[in-house]
Amino acid sequence: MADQSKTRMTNQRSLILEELRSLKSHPTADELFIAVRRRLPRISLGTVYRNLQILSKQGTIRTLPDTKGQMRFDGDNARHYHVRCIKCRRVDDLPGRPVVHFEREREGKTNYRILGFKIELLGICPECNEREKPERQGQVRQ
Amino acid sequence: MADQSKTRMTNQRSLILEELRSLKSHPTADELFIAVRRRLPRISLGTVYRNLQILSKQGTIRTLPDTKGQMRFDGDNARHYHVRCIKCRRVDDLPGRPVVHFEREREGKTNYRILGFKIELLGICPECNEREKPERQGQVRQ
DNA sequence: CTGAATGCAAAAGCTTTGCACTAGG
DNA sequence: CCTAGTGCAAAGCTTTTGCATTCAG
Repeated sequence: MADQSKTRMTNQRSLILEELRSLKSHPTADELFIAVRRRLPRISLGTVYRNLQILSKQGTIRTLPDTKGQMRFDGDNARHYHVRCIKCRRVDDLPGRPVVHFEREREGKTNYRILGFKIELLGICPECNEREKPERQGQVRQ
Repeated sequence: MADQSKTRMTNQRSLILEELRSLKSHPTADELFIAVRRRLPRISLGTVYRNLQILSKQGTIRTLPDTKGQMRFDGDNARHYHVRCIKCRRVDDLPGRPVVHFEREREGKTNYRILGFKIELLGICPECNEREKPERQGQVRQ
C-alpha cells in the first residue's frame, strides 16, 4: 500500500485531503468539491475525482458505496465502523469498535476465499429523527 | 410492506422477477435486462428499471449497492447474508446465518436511532481465485 | 526541465422520465 | 373501459477522459 511513487502533493490534493478529513459526514465527491471550492474557487470537479481516485488507490483514504449508487469518501484509513442514516444517507463513524463474533465454520460453506468482512449499523440520524417524530418504528433488515 | 395497490402483474414484470430469482449472482439491472431479453426480445431497459423499482418498493425484492456505484438486485427478500467478490464484484448468498454478537452498549454512544445492522463477507469467488493463483493474500479491511 | 496534475469541456456509464400506445383487471 | 405499464428516445446524474497548459520536485 501507499504507492507514493511519482506522486506530487499539489495544493489541490492537500486541500481535498484536509477538507475530507475535517468533514465527518463521509461526503460525496460533489459535496467535497463544494467545500474545497470555498478555499480554491478555480478547482474543477474533475480534479476532485482524479485526486479521490489516486488517494484511494494509495490507501490514504477509503471509499464507501452510497445506498443510491453514488460514492462516498472517508478520510480516515484506520479500521473503524460506520452508522448510516437511511433517510438522508449520511454516514458517521461509530465510536469504539463493535465486538463481532463470527461463526467461523460458516466460511467453510462458501467456496469463496474469505478475506474479511464489513459491518455497519443502520439507523436514523439525530437531524432526520427530529424532522419526523411520529413515524412507524420498523426494524431494518439485511 | 407489500403495497400491491393498483399494481398489475404484467408479463414483463413476472419474467423479470422469475429471472431475478433464478440468477444467483445478484445481477445489475443491465445483466437482468440481457437475461430477460432472451425470452422477451422487445423488452426495454427502462421497463426493467421501472419494475425493479416497483418490486423493491413493494418489498418483493431487495437492492444492494455495488462497490462501484451500480445497483444490484436480490430476488430473495428473506433475511440472509452475502459474500462479495472484490474482483468481479459478484455477490452470492451466504448459506446459513452468521452469528453476530454486537456489543449493544456501543449503540448508546451514537446519537442515531439504531434500527439494525448490515454485515457481509468479502472475498474472492472461485472463478476469480482460479484466474489469478499467484497473488498476495492481503487482509481486506473495513 | 520533465512529466504529473490541472481546468475545461466533452463523453461515457447508469438510471430516470416524458409521451403516445398497449394491455391487465 | 380505465389507467398502470410498455417501448422508445431523450434527459439527468455521477464519474471518467482528452487535451493544452501549469507547476511540483
